Amino acid sequence: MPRKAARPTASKDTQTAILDAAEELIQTHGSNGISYATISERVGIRKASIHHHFPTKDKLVEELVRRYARDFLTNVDLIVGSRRKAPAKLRAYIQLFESTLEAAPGRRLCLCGMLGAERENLSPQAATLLKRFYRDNEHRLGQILEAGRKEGTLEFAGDPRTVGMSLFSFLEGAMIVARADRGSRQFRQLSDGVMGLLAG
Amino acid sequence: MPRKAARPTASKDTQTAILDAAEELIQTHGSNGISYATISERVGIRKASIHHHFPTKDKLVEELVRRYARDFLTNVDLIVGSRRKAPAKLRAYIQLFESTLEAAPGRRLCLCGMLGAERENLSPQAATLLKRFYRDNEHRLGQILEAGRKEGTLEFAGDPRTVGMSLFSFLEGAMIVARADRGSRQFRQLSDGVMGLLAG
DNA sequence: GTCTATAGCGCGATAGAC
DNA sequence: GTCTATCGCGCTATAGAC
Repeated sequence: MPRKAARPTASKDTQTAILDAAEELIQTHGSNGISYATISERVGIRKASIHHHFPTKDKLVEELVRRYARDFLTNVDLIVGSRRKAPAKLRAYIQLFESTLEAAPGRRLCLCGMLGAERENLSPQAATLLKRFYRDNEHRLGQILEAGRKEGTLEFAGDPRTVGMSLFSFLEGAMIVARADRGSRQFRQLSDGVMGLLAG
Repeated sequence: MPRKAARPTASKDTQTAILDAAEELIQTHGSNGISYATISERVGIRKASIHHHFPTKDKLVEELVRRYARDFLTNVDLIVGSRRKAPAKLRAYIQLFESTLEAAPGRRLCLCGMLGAERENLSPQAATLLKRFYRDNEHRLGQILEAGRKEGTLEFAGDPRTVGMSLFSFLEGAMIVARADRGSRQFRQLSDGVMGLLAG
């Protein structure tokens, strides 16, 4: 029985370190704003070693979106499945974005908001994953909104799914606009106001 | 009296052609997604000729933001100063964004929404111009919203300027999200819904 | 699995002829 | 004002030693 782990496990940490560094760098500078050199400096390995784990930049970005979407939606599902009322769920959901903007170092955007701006330069696979992330979020927001209106804690006109799509678009846009000015303070001010519009 | 124009006038058209091409390319691919070579192909001149008009890429981007902000805000001021009621003004304002998304070729983002995502790679001057564009738009939206509430055609809770900032953020975000999916149709669906939330 | 070294190309920018 | 030519550098990606 091997003491720790024998074969393919040692690389797992390096892969994760590469993804972590790439994620933060792309959330800040965009995928067109960084290079293998940028990542390698951050991780402390050579460019060629990154190619060993992720043969092309496109594959790296695709894996990044997959991981980000999986982790993010896991958190969203925890919120959706919790026993709180709709307004509290909405606030918790919005907090996911706010904490991203506050994450050190600097002001990070949602990975998929950033990549949405760069969409025309992405691989077709990455573009598909991106669209799926948007739809998954819009769907879950629609669920929260619909339940809130039914239980009487939220008040708004129109289709919940459409309002959910609008709320999601607002959050992605607010991260970009707030980063250029007063940061997470501005983001919180705006999202509190929007919560007010939906709660009546 | 010279028949047409003697000295510094012939270049004006080339400068404009460069700015036009750069604008469309950056709205689509981002400033990190294009190069002097990309622009030169589109305009039909050589890279070196672009450097004659805009010595560095930073200066080109700065001039682009200046021109875009000037033209866009001129259109906004025409809307603000018109005799229509607030809901019609709001619709006209939103139409400015929708027509950008519809502009051929392809789906263009707001230049300043795109550059907002790339903000951390911009020159300090460009970043300042960007922030000013955001604030100018938010200010004018606040005016429209406040007037609408006073005249009784709009109904919403909270500070009009804050709601204006939120609406602006929504529009920037909706362009990005809609481009990844159903385009201007989706954008119109969402913005119509938001208009409904503000009109009661 | 990580390294050095390098291929092959595109980048922003400049020099200098016309 | 536009061109050709080129510099110096950074990029993605690969080959091959260890």
